[in-house]
Amino acid sequence: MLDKTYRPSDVEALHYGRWEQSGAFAADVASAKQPYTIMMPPPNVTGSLHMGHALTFTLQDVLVRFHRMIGRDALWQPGTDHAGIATQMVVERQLEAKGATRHDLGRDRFIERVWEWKAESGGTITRQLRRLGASPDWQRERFTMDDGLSDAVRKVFVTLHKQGLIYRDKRLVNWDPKLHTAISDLEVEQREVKGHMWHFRYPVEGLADTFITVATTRPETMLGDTAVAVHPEDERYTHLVGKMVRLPIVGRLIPIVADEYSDPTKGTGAVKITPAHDFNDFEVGKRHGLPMINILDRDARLTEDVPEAYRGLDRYEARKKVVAEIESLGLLDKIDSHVHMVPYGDRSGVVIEPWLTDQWFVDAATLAKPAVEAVETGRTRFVPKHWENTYYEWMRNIQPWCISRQIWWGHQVPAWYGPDGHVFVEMSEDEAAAAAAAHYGQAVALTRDTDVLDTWFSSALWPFSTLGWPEQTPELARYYSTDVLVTGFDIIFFWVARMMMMGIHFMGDVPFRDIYIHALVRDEKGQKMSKSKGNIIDPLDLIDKYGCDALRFTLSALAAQGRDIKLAESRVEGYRNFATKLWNSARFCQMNECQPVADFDPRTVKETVNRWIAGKTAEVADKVAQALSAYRFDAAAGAAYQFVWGTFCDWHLEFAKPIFQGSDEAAKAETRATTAWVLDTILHILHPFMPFITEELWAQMGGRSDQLMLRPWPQLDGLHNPAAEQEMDWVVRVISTIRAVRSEMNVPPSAQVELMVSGLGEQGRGWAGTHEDLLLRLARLSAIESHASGERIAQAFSHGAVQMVVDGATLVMPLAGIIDIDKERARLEKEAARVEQEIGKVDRKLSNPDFIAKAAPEVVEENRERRDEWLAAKAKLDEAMQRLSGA
RNA sequence: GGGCGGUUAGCUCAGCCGGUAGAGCGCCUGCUUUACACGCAGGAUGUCGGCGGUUCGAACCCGUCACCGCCCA
Repeated sequence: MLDKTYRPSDVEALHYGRWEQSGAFAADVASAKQPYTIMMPPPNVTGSLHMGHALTFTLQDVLVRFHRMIGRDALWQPGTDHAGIATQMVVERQLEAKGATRHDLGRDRFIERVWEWKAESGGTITRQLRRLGASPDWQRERFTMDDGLSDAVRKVFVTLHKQGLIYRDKRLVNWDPKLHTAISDLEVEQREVKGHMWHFRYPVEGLADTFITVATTRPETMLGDTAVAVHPEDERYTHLVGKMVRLPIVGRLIPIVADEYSDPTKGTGAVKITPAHDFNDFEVGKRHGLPMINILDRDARLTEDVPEAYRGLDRYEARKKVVAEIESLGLLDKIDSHVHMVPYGDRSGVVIEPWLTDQWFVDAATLAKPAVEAVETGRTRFVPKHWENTYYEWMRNIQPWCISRQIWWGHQVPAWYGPDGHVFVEMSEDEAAAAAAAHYGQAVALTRDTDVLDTWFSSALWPFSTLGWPEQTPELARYYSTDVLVTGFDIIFFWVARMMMMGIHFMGDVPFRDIYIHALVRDEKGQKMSKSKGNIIDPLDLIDKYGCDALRFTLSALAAQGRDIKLAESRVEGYRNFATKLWNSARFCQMNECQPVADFDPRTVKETVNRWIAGKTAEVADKVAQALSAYRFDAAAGAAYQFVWGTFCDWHLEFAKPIFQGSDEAAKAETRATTAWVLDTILHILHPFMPFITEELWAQMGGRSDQLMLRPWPQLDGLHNPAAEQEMDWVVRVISTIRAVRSEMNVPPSAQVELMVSGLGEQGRGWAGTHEDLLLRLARLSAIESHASGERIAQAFSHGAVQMVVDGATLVMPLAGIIDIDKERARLEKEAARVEQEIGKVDRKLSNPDFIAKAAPEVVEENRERRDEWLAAKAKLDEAMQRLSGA
C-alpha cells in the first residue's frame, strides 16, 4: 500500500541509478529507429547548477524523454567546456592563497594543476544534472579539451588558415589589463557610468591666441593624440583644416583633419584623435595615415612614449595629472558632468582598454553569409521566430572575431614561428618542422605561438566534434545535423551563431534544424537573479524541499514562449501538491483493486463512464504530444495537469466510487480495469515532466519490472466518443448545478435531499436512470424522481422548494423549513437577468442584416441555436418564479 | 538613436485561424463526504493600457500614443 504522501527523496536517487546503470539513456548508433538528437549546451566545467540551467536542461530532458517514448533513437549529447579564463582564474586564486602565481609554476606545471583541479572539482555540474533527472547519454560525455575535440580544433584552425579565413593581424582589441589577455567584443559589458567631459583648448600653431577646443572623457589619452578631427562641412573650422596644433604637455605638432566621424552637433564639434586607444579613432587614423602611438602597457600603465613625468603611472593617476597640468597651463576650458558607456571585462570587472596588439582573427563576415542564408531559407528555424531578427542583426554586422587569448589554459594556437618570424600553421610540431624545412631549405628551430584560443572557438565545433569529427564516424553520419538546439537568447551571438558558421562550413549542413530559444528565469518580482542582489533561488534547494518533479513541472508549466519566467516558490509548492494528488489517486486505485489488466483494450469498454474517460484520455495524450512537438511546454503541462486533476480525479474517480461500492460485478471489473489503464496512461504522459514519481508509481502499481521511461507513448486512436461525452457532460452539469444551489441556499452537505425533475426528454430520463447512483452520491441526494408530475412539484412547493434549470429541464429540490423565499426569488431573478443578457447579445447579432449576410453560415446557425437554448432556459426560469409567487 | 518584447482578475500568466474572456495562486463561505486539508464543494473579482481604423463582429488584424523591460549603437 502506498504511503499517504509521496516522498521524493526516498526514490529519486534510486530510480536515477537504475536508469543510468541499465543503459536507458544510451543512444544506439545501430538502431533502426529514426534518430533524435539534442546537443547539450556544455556548461562551464567551473559551473554549478543555477536556475537557468535547471530550466534549459529540464526542457531538453522533457523533449528527449518524449521523443524516446515516441520511438526515436534519442541522443542527448552531454559534456562541459573548459571555460578558459574562468577556469584559469579559479586555479590562479588557489595558487594565490598559497602566495604563488602561475609564473612561479611555469606553463606546463600550471596546466597540470588545472587538470588536477578538473579531476577533483570539474564534475560538480554533471552530478547536479543527475539530481535534476536529466537523461543524457553519459557514456558519451565530452570535454572541449579532450584529445578528439582538440584534434578538431586544430584541424579547423589549420583549414581556415589555409583558406585565408583565419589570419594574424595587428589591430585594436579589447584588452583586459587585469587578466592580461585580449577578449572578444561579446565578453565586454558596456556599463553606464557617471563621468565627466573635459574640454581642453589646444593652441593652433602659427596663429596667435587661436585655440581649438576638444572634449574628451579620457584626458590621459591626449598624450597619445596624433590629430584633431572636425567635420568637413563644419564652417566653424574650415579655415583651420590642414593647420597644425601644438599638443599641450607633449609638445608634439599634430594636424587638424576633416573627417565625417566628428559630429558637429556634439560637444565643440572638434575631437581629439588617439588612434592607438580608441576604436573610432583607429579608423580615422587609418583614413588619414596618422601615426599610432601606444601609450599604455599591458597593465594600462603609461609607457616610455609619454613625457617622463608620466611614465609608469596608472591610467587614472595619469588622468588626474593631465587635468591638473592642463589647468595650470590655462588650457582647461570647462568640465561637464557626463553619463557615458564604459567597457568592462565581464570576467575581471575592470575597465577594458582598446589596445594595439598582434592577434589571430577569424573572418567571421565570410563565414556568416551562408549561416544567414540558412535561416533565411528556413533550413534552420528559430522558435519563437522573432529571434531570427537578433541573429540577423548580429550576423549582418559581424566584426572580425578575435580568437587568441593570452592565457595558458585552452587550446594552444597551432602556429610555429621560424627565426625570421615566418609563421607555419600545421596540425603538429612535426608537420610545422617539415613545412619550415621546405621553406628554408634546411631544418630550423621553431617557436610555438604561446596564445590559446577563445573557448567559444571549440564550443563552436561542439555539434560535430563531439560526434568524432574529423574522423568520419558512424555517429557523425547518423546524428548530424541535430534536431533542435535548446538555449537562452543570451548566447545567440556567443554560441548559436558560431556553431551555425562552423557547422555549415565544415559539415556542409546546418548543425540544427530548430533553435528553440527559451526565456530567462527571473525572481517573482521580475528581477534578474544575481548574487549581488541576493535573490538567487537555488534549484537544488527547491528539489530538496519539493522534489525534483515539482520543480521540473513548474519550469515546464511556466515556459511560455516569448516571455520571461517569474518564478515564485508558491508555484513550485502548487505543483508539489499536484504530485501528491497524483500519488493519492494511485493510492485510491490501489485501495479499490484497480489492477492493470494485460491486453486491456479501451475500445471494448461498455459503461458510459468508461467510454467517456477513455475518450478523454486519448484526447489528452494527443494534446500533450501536439504541444510538445510545437515546443509549447506550458500548454503540454497545462493539459496534463487539467486532465489529471480536473477530469480524472475530480470526476472519473468520483464516478467510479458508486460503481466500486455497487453490486454490478461486470461494471465493477470493467471500471477497475479502465481506471488502472487510465492511470497507466497518465503515468506515460506525465513521465517526460515528472520522471521520478511516474517511474515509482509504475513500479508500485502493477508489480512490473520494465522501466516506464523506455515504454512507448500511448497511441490511442478510435477512442473519441462524442455520445459518451455529451452524456457525461450532462451528468456533470446536473451535479454542478445542484451543488451550487445547495451551497448558495446553505443546505448542509450532510443533508440528503430529494430531487424532482420535470421536462426531461426521453434521452435525459435514460441518462438519469443510468447514472442514478452517481447523481445521488455526488449531489448528495436521497432520491431522484426523473419524471415528476406537476402535482408532485406543486405539493413540494407548498412546503418550500428550490428550482434549477438545466438545459430544457427543471430540477426541483424540496427544502421544507430551509428555504428562504426572498433569497430564492433573488437567486432566480439574478439567473434570469444573466440569461436575458445573453439573449440580448445574440439578438443584437441576429437582428443585424449584415451579420446574417456576411458571417459564416455555421456561426449564424450556432448563434440561432444558442438563442433557442437561452430562450428555453428563460421560459423555465419564468415558470419557476411564477411558481414561487404562487407558493 | 535603432531593434525586439510586454501591457488581460488582487498577483503570475494562458487565450490557436477574429465568433459566449480563462487557469493557477491569493481572497471569501462551508466541509473530519473512509485517496488526498499538499484536500473537497461553492463564490466574488475584468474599461483585455489609451485613441483611431479595418470588419457583420476585435483581447486578437492595421495605425498611433503612453508606460515597462531587454538587446544593439
